[in-house]
Amino acid sequence: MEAYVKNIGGTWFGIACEKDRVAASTFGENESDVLESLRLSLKFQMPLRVSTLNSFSEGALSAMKNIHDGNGTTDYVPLSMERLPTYTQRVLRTVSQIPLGYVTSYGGVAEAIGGGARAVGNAMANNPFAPFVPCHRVVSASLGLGGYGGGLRTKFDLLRRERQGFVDPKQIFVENGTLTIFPVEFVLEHFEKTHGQSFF
DNA sequence: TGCAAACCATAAC
DNA sequence: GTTATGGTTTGCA
Repeated sequence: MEAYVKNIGGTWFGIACEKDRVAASTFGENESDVLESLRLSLKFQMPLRVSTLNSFSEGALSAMKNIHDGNGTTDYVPLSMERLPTYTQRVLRTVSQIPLGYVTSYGGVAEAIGGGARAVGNAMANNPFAPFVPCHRVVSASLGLGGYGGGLRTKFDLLRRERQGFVDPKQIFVENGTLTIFPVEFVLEHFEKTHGQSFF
């Protein structure tokens, strides 16, 4: 398994690949944290060797940077999820359909595809594909932030950059069900109302 | 393997 | 604060 890492604009981005498919992705403040996180996602099942960038990895890392900056991406980056448990795959596919500028809740995902809110939280915690699978767009039903592997500050900053000025909730269709999504502004406003500037 | 218990990025009361 | 909850992981034989 090959690893590719790059610092873009002060943030380190990293992916683990098997041929031209991404098996894990992450980003963070420094290179060693990113590599460690990739190894953890892969559960050490195979050795990871850091390789020099090629055109596939350059493209994928650049797409990550765009998502990170709140611009989303129109690039299709192939993810290899087949080793993950079935339910986890379903959750990740569903979360992938939440558009830029919207969020949903753990329970909302559960209602749409079956299972429980907590099980959805489990799947999020094991998401190896941040930020391609935008688990930062899943928050608690009370509009609190919920959790985030990279830290709540990181989740909050991602959401803040994704503001689009949407005002109404809406529904999207996923698998067999319907998923209710809310403008990200709902979360940001709730955060300000309950915590102000002094949370972090 | 197989099973039970523990573990949570929850939600509803 | 308490309780119900469900997929995954872990431990142990």
